[in-house]
Parts: sequence; C-alpha cells; structure tokens
Amino acid sequence: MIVEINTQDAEPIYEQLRDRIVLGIASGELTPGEALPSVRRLASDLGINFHTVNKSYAALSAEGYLVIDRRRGAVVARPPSGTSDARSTRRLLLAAAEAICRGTDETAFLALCSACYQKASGRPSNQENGG
Amino acid sequence: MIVEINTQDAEPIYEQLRDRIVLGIASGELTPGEALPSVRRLASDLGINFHTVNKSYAALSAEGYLVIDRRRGAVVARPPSGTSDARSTRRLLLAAAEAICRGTDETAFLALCSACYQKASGRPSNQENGG
Amino acid sequence: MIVEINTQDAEPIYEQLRDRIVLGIASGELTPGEALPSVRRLASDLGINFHTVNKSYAALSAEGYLVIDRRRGAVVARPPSGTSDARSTRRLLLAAAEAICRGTDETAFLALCSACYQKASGRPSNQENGG
Amino acid sequence: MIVEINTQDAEPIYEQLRDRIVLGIASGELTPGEALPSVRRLASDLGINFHTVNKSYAALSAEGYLVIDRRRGAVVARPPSGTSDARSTRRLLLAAAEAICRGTDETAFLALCSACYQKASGRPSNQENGG
DNA sequence: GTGGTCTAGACCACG
DNA sequence: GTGGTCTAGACCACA
Repeated sequence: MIVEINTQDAEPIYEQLRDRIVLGIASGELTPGEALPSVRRLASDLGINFHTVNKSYAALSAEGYLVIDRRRGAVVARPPSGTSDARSTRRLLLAAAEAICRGTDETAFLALCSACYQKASGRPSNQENGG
Repeated sequence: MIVEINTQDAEPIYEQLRDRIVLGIASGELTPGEALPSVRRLASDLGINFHTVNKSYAALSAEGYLVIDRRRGAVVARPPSGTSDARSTRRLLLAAAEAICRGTDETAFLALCSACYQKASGRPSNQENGG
Repeated sequence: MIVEINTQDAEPIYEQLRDRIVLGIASGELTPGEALPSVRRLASDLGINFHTVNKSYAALSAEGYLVIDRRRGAVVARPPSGTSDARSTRRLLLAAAEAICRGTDETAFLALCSACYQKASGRPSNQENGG
Repeated sequence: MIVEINTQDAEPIYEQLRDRIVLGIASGELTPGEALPSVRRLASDLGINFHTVNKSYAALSAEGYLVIDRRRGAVVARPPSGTSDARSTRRLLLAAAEAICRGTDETAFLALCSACYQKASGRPSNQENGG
C-alpha cells in the first residue's frame, strides 16, 4: 500500500496516516487479520517520527480498526457492522451543506457520494482514470 | 440562528462556529446579503473572545462565504456556483471509507447522504425530526 | 468622471477616492484649476459619509494635488515638477519584487510599467480594449 | 537578512515584515526551500509580539510565498510563475499616475521602474549604491 | 521546541 | 460603534 504524507498540509501527519489506513481497509488493500508494519519500520519508511505512527495506530485501535497484539503488533480488525459514527455523520452533514452553498442539487451531490463510495471501495469509476 | 459552542471539544471553537455558519447558510437560516452580528457582539453572546469570532469570520471570508463590508460588517455572500472543494470531497471520500469498514452497502450509504442533504438544506426528512 | 467605490475592499474608502482623483488628474479628466464637487455633494453622489470625502480631500491637499479654496472649495492643483515621492517609489520597488518572485523578467516588467503609464495617462494601448 | 521595523509608521508592522520578506525573496537573500526563523524567535529578535510575526507568515503563506511545514516551520516557496497579481498592477498604475502628475515623462518613469527592478533583484544600479 | 488556539485588554482607523 | 492591530501570557497539539 502506498502512503503519501504531506508535512505541509494543515491536517496533522498522524491523521493523514490514520485516514490512509482506513482507506486501505475499505479498499481491501489491507485485510482483516493482516499485520501492519511495526511503528519504527513504518516511521522509517515514511521518514517521520515513530511517535507519530504510534499515535495513528493508537487512534485506529481506539476506533476499533486495529487491535494491538503484543506479539504480532498492529493487526487489522473489522469494526462491528452497523455501528454509526457521529463524527463521520457530522462530516457528511457538513459536506452536504458546503455542496448546497455551492449550488449543487441533491442529484449531483448523490452522484458525487456514489463516486466517492466506488473509489473508496477500490472499484474506481471510469471518471477516475485521470486521478 | 442558534449557535452552540462546545469548549470541551477537540475541534477548535472558531471552526465549530465556522461550520455552524456554513450550515446556517445552507439551511437558509442565513440569507445572502444578510449582515451577521459584529464580532464583539457575537463573542459576547457566545461567551467567547472576540478574536475567536474574528478568526471564524476571516476564514469564512477567505472561503467566499462572507464578505467583510466596511460599513455593514460581515455580510453573507454566496460562493461561485459550480466550484468544487477538494477538502469537501476528501471528507466525503473518508466518510465513504468509514461506512464501508462498518459494512454499510452503497444503497444504505447513499440513503444516509440523502438524509444529510435534506437535513442540511433545512428540509429534514421524517427520521431526522428528532435529531 | 466616474468614481466607483467598493466598501468590501481592504483599501479604505477615503484612499480609494484619493487614488481615483489622482488617476483623474493624471489622465486629464480633471484639469488644474478645476473645482471638485463639494464634500457633501460628492458624498451624497457616492452614497458615503461626507467625513470620508473630507478625509480624501485633506489627504490630497496635504500631498499638493488639491488646494482648498475658501470660496471655491477643493480645486485641482499641480504638484511641483520633479518632486519624487518616497511612498510612490516604495510601491514601485515592491511591485518589482513581486514581479521578480513570479518569474517576470525585466523586459516584461517594463512592458507592464509602460502599459500602466499609457493607461494612467488616458491613452490606453490596444491591449486595454477589453479592460 | 536585515529587517528593520518602524513601529511609528502608519503601515502595520505585519505588513512591513511581509513586504521585507518579499523583497528578500526577490533579491535572493532568501532562497526557495530555506527555512525562516520561528515566529517566536523572529519576534524576539525584532522586539515585537510573536502574533504579529505569525500574521505576516500567514499572509505570505496565503499568497504562496511561504509554506508552513509541520516539521521545518515556515519555508520559502516560489509562487507559480506567470501568474499576475491585481493588487500589484494596481500599485503600478497608481505609481504611474503619481509620476504623471509630477510631470515625469514615460522615459523617465521607465528608467525609475528599471532602477527599482535592479534594486529589487539584488543588483542595484550605480545610482542606487547609496540608497 | 514548533506552531495553533484562546483569552484579555488597549489603542487606533474607519465611517 | 465597527473592525483592525498589537501586546501579553497561558495552554495544548504536534513531531
């Protein structure tokens, strides 16, 4: 899995990494039971501080995306189905509001949502060839 | 428009306020051309420092949601239609990934998106009446 | 002479007006000896506070662009030739620096300067038809 | 790079600093990729508040002259070549108008522009050695 | 140790 | 009375 970190982004590095891992799980690049690289190894590969990687793993563990196994390190879990995440819904609500402000109608918004779903699931639509 | 600020939240106050105003514009609670309260007035009403309100207004102004008019203070604008926001799309992509991880299929995800759109537009669906 | 005021601009109204009058003198729209509208009249025409117009006139008077005649009001003067203005030179220096940062070479910069001179003098070049 | 701040000046301190940094980039005193002092350090050196320096950095970042890197602090960038800046052109137009009002002909004006360009680029002409 | 956030209060420019 | 600027100092997030 390719991870790109942008240290000039407003989003903290540990969140960028956390988000990338979530995307990796959603797309199937990471499968439940799979072990992630060690904190030090991944930090070295990405050229970042290992404390930062540690923070990402801890956050993902708290959210149920990972389990920290004493012997195998961080292992991909699968959060219980049907759970709803308040933060996620809030994100969605805000994205909708911003779309409305830009004059996007519901049909166009849902088309965009669908495209994002496809992309996140690792089955990018035709329009995604360029990106 | 009712604004609730949670000073315990990890999200900065100025961003909470910024988001609330975007939601207000989307829902029609705030209409283009309408003047917002002065920074000092709103700060006083919310029990926060006026610099914090100022930062929200400045951010919204930079994003095109407000214009700072010398005579009228902060006035609601409307960002150019049809523009797309990378940050917004990124939020959507992540929300989709998180939904996928929770086992939500595309149909259910789009239903959630639709509900959010309705709610943001100020026309909450039946399920949303309570929230 | 057409004066357009933008109350949403970062530049103060009185300076916008001051600048517009300088441009009017440079282009010949306003000629030495000509009387400007009264403070109250111009304020009314522009829909701004007369104190603001007063401040513009006072600034122009202090710079030698106008003389305030007790009977005729504000009258266009002509500052002594050959004077150099530190503020103006500083503006030029900064404009040059910004051009350099954008990768503009000296030839292109001087072409831009020349176009501005032509435009300010009321003899806009061919490229200015659209603007 | 030597920075001189005049707290008596009508121009805000953060703008004076912003302008000085732009001049520094243009002249080559600051090179792309170079890290600037931390806001607190520079503030301390200049005897001003760190919030003021922060405001300069934020403005320069918004204009593309700097990027704020999470690990290295403020780093000199280079704005995309070929872009044009309305504010800069406006400055130029006004400088031309003021020159015309002083009776400066186009040749003399362009000579002044050229001198400014040379000075800003760090290669001052002979006349400018003293300034 | 860095920048980010928030508070608090003073003074000024503007209209 | 409005926003803009500046100062001062505290606490926190980040790396």
